[in-house]
Amino acid sequence: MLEYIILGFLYQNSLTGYDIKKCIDQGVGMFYRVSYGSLYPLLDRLRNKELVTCSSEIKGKRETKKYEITDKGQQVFMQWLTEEEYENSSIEAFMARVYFFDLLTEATAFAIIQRYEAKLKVYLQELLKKKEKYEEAGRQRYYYKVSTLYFGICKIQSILDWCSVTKQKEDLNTLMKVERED
Amino acid sequence: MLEYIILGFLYQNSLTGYDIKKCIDQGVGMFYRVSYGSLYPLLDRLRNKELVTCSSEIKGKRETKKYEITDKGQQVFMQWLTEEEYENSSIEAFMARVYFFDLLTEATAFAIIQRYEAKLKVYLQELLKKKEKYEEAGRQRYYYKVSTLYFGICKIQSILDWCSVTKQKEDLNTLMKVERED
DNA sequence: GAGAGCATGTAATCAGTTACATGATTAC
DNA sequence: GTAATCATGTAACTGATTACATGCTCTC
Repeated sequence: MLEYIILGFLYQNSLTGYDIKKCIDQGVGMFYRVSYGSLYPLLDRLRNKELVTCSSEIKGKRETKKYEITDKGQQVFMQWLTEEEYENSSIEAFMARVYFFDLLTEATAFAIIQRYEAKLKVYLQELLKKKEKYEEAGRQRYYYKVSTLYFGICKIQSILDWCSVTKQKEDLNTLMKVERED
Repeated sequence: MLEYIILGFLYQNSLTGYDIKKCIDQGVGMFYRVSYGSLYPLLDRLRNKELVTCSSEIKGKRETKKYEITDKGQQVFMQWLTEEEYENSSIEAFMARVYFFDLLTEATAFAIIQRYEAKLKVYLQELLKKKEKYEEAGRQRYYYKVSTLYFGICKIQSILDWCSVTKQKEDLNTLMKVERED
């Protein structure tokens, strides 16, 4: 996962390890975190797989390493970005992919979001069924247990809203709730 | 994390490892998953720490092991459940805790949710600032990058809605969007 | 000259998965 | 009799964190 995100940031610019961490923190930090302890070994692995190259630059007394994506790396990244059977797709993993969708054609991005939306709708139905079961049983004693279920349902619904707006490249502000008092 | 969740399910009933997995899958499966490969070693560890005891029962030819929480285990669980400085609190971790809030007094549950809400509001303000920056820059080229930011904001807003409803033990159905056509 | 930020890395550890391995019991 | 489910576990591996270790460069 992180390997692909690194490739994604290298897709547009050559960066140092340090830069990459900053990009990840600021760009997809909501969905993924990295520590240097995992980043640098990962960069070595990417180099061994020939998905990136590395060139040392000496600025004054300090050596910095700039990483550049290779053609093979670009292919691997694009493959991941458009993969139909992207299985371990938690919403976080999905959003980390969407972050790079500006690199795709509109049609491709649309299709991927649509596929994800379809899967979510199935899942939402399951949750709604589960919720009904709980309500039948009329379990007032389990208020918080039920509330976590409601949370799950709301979450899916809000992702679905996001999908429908983003898919059409509508004005994202329609997602915001205006009537918010705090 | 999983250790506490296991203790939570044992808090009310003695269970086998197999049962615990079912409870986790069905109860907090939205937030956490377990495999047997992590569950059984974890149960051993809990036993070493004397947070659970284990008794073998022989049903016919099959040996089953029932796990029971100890007093110490109950204390450790309750400590976790009410901990003020619960740092690694992703929303998933938080919700996994809320799942067990029926074990708390209303006042305690209220206070914990309120604290979480306060933190989220600060975070939301940060995200809104970041969003404004993007808009100032008027980056139409980065539609999807911005859309993931909107997603983050919507997510936080929907958690805040959940907090305000749940905190007051209001009817959870008010969280549902009625005007939903699909 | 001090502190923030730039820059790279290792070692120990932790938390978890996947695949393997086995076999009993129940419901149809 | 067979398939689903009950039931427990190990071994190899993966992916990541935390703490440690070092030292330069820029800005005030």
